[in-house]
Amino acid sequence: MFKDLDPLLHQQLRLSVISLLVSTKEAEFGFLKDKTNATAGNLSVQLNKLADAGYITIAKSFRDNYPLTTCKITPQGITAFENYVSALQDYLKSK
Amino acid sequence: MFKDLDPLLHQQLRLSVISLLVSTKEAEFGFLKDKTNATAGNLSVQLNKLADAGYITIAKSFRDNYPLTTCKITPQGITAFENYVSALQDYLKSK
DNA sequence: GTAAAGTAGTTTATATTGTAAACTAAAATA
DNA sequence: TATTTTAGTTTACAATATAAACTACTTTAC
Repeated sequence: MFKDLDPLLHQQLRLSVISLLVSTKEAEFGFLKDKTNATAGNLSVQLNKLADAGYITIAKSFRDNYPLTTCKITPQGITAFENYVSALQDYLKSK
Repeated sequence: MFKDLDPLLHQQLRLSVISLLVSTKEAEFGFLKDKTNATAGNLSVQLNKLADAGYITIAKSFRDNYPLTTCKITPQGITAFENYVSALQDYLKSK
């Protein structure tokens, strides 16, 4: 009846991030922070969880002397998102 | 961009319960336990949270000498579910 | 040149939440 | 009358989430 929901994606901030990355493919820390209204600390933690799971990669560089963190979704991340969305459908139908 | 998701509904077991109750209107503890594969303890806790929030009512009676717990969704519960589903759409579109 | 303010994050301490295990209480069964 | 079963509830611990504090460096202003 109800399939288990991937606990990594069943969280508001991480789901927002993945949702954004699915369409943009790549995004900077500041962009994700703005779009999600997350605090930097929370975003940092959740990005690392997504990276640990292999759903995104995190690249660190510098731009104009400042550190720059760039995130990219992986094929596993895309698949996980698709599976999550599909599993969720059953919960939302209410039939 | 991303609306906040009702934290009471953004949890697998509670969402399953509400999803079931939206269509059945009324359901017994045992029925919910079977359909959701939850442990009795977990279900008991989560039902009480939904009741505290006014999303369901819990009626206690007896059937064949055994205690019987029956749950029913409230108008607030239905509204909350509808709002949750609508808010979630933005996360799932990935566009 | 150095003090203060700003950028871009990370770490950590605490609060919140989730859940399995232990428990209650009564009924059925052997 | 002891044991098992039904139908849950309570509680203690584990996992999760997040705000606040911190790191490390840069820019700006005096």
